[in-house]
Amino acid sequence: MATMRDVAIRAGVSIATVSFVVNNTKRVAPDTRSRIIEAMNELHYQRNVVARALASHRTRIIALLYPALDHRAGPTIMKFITKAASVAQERGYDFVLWPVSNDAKQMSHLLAGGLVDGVILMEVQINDARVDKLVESNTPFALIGRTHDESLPFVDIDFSTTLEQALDYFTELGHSHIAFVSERTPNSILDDIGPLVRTASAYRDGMVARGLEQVVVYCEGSPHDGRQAARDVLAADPETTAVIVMNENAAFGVVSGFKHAGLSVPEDVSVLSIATSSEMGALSDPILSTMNAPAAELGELGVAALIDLLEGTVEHPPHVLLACPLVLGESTGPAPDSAAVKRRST
Amino acid sequence: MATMRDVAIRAGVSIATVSFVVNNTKRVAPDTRSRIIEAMNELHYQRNVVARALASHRTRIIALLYPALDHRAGPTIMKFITKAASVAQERGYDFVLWPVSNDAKQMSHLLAGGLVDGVILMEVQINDARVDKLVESNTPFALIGRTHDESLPFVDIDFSTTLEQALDYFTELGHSHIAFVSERTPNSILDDIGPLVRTASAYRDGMVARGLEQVVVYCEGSPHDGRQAARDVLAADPETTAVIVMNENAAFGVVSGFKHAGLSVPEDVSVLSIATSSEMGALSDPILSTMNAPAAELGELGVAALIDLLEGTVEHPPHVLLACPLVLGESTGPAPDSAAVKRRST
DNA sequence: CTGAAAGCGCTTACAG
DNA sequence: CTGAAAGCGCTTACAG
Repeated sequence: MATMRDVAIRAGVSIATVSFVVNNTKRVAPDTRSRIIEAMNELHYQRNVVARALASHRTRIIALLYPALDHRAGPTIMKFITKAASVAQERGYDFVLWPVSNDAKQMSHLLAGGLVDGVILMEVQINDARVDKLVESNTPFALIGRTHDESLPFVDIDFSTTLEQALDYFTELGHSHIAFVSERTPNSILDDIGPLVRTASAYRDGMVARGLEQVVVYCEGSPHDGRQAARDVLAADPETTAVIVMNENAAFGVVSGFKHAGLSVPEDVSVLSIATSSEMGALSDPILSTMNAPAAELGELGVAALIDLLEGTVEHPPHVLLACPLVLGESTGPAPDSAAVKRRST
Repeated sequence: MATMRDVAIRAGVSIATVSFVVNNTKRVAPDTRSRIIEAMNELHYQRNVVARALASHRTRIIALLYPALDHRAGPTIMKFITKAASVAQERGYDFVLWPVSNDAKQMSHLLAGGLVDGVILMEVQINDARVDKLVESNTPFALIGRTHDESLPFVDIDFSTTLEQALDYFTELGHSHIAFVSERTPNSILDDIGPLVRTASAYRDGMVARGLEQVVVYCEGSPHDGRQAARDVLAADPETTAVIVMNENAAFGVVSGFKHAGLSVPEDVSVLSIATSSEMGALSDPILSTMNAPAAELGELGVAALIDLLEGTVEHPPHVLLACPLVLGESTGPAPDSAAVKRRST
């Protein structure tokens, strides 16, 4: 590997001057510059990013702390990553994913090394030890999601509005028995998963505001448990005609569960999966109507926020909320005739 | 941030000695060592990995070139990543994912910087420009998948055996009309996607060996196209009773397609999705029988191979093939009565 | 068992 | 517009 020194010698200049043209950081006489560029090409010079990082106190790498260990995956997160990576690249940063568990300790180890200039945190919890560590260690970061402290900069899904729009959609179609199926919060005392807490409370508020009766069923986030959830919904209210599901895996089971109970979707019951993607919805039969997480937008805004922070060009750290747009599939439709629904319960 | 120099001063030793205890790289007198450790704790010393990398010519980082830009995701790859990361950590390496397109040029840029000691490449194609670049640039690497040059070290799924076992499974259940649905190779001239090429040819060979008639249908890798594939299968052979699907997304559509054609799964037609995961299979109704990609094993072996290579402890670079174990779901069963099947075609 | 010193390949005031 | 030089925080022969 040729070094800057090799280039300097070949071009007959100092390494400082080479550095100036490599980084485009100072005015250099045109012919000097072209001699240097020629030398660089001849030697296939590539700057050593490690040395640059050490000298400049910046690595120009940002990391997404990637909770792969929780086995979250799917098209939604891929879109997020894709967009985040391309935005980072446009702004001159490398973007890496760091597969870590949601564990503050492991994270600290990684950050301490000075390998990255800043991090993007996702799956943020309402009380999140990682965020505390980040603040305390003075590491620049951007949050996809919010903690209880909403004064920190964040970019998040607007779960309240999303759920409100789901309710609007169903009530306008004539539904009045609308159930809510959500992934159970792992720790019922702490209620730490923001998206679950926020959607559930938006559902409750929205139903109260509409004078409708609430039916909330919690289940694990798997298709198998979704099937049980469908049975639970029918047990709680046999006249249910619409279900909002807050877990893309459970949604599949909810549809199956209704079918196995002898109901058809959407003729007897409509199912709407929220905070997911059309790609996931398409795996179901009937294809699910979905409210899609704005993954690309979150990726773009998150990376932009972090880089703004790093470069000190930020005026107001962002507090952005984006709702999930509704994309119709085959799993929702008008409320069935109420007499027929009543008959169901007998 | 405290540096090694700070620690050395506080402990009253040279920075060389501090380095020896930090890296456990040389014998140090017990009380000197404990003085140093105490100083490190008091100062919350964390080694600067960038400086270490520059001085030692090793970053102790390995990267997975992650084709996120192709929007591949899913539980399979998550398991791969999880296992790979933990194996790397056990052996003292950091493991990062580098979201890149399948593009040799972008890859070179990343490698040239000297940020990683070696890389793991996945979604390897039969003719893969990235592999050529890697060889040419002398970058240590491990392959998940194979190129045409099987003398390079690799870890891959044994597609031939997997398909052979799928055929065995079906013939033992009494099926004789077994179709194969595969994702189309994007470039039909080059036929560059190893898994698709290898499974297809194993299917052909296996059917010939059994004296059975081949039905091969290609489609895009989406549920929608899978539905069409089901129709195509029935058009090609109305007496089909079993289908092997080589694309986990299309498999959902194949099931739907049969159902929409008035056939039930598995009573009329069995569907087996290969090179996927049970988690994906569980999203379907009926739950798919699957042959599961050995993701964790691939992750473990791939990382181990790379680190062995980096540390020069390798005897024989690996050439490992692992078959996909069969996990029964609800979508396969014995061949239906042949008279009934015949009636179907009229 | 410990230390002085060179060196990794850059960046960046500073001087000219 | 260009260069000499210090410095980033480590590692690693080498000497003692």
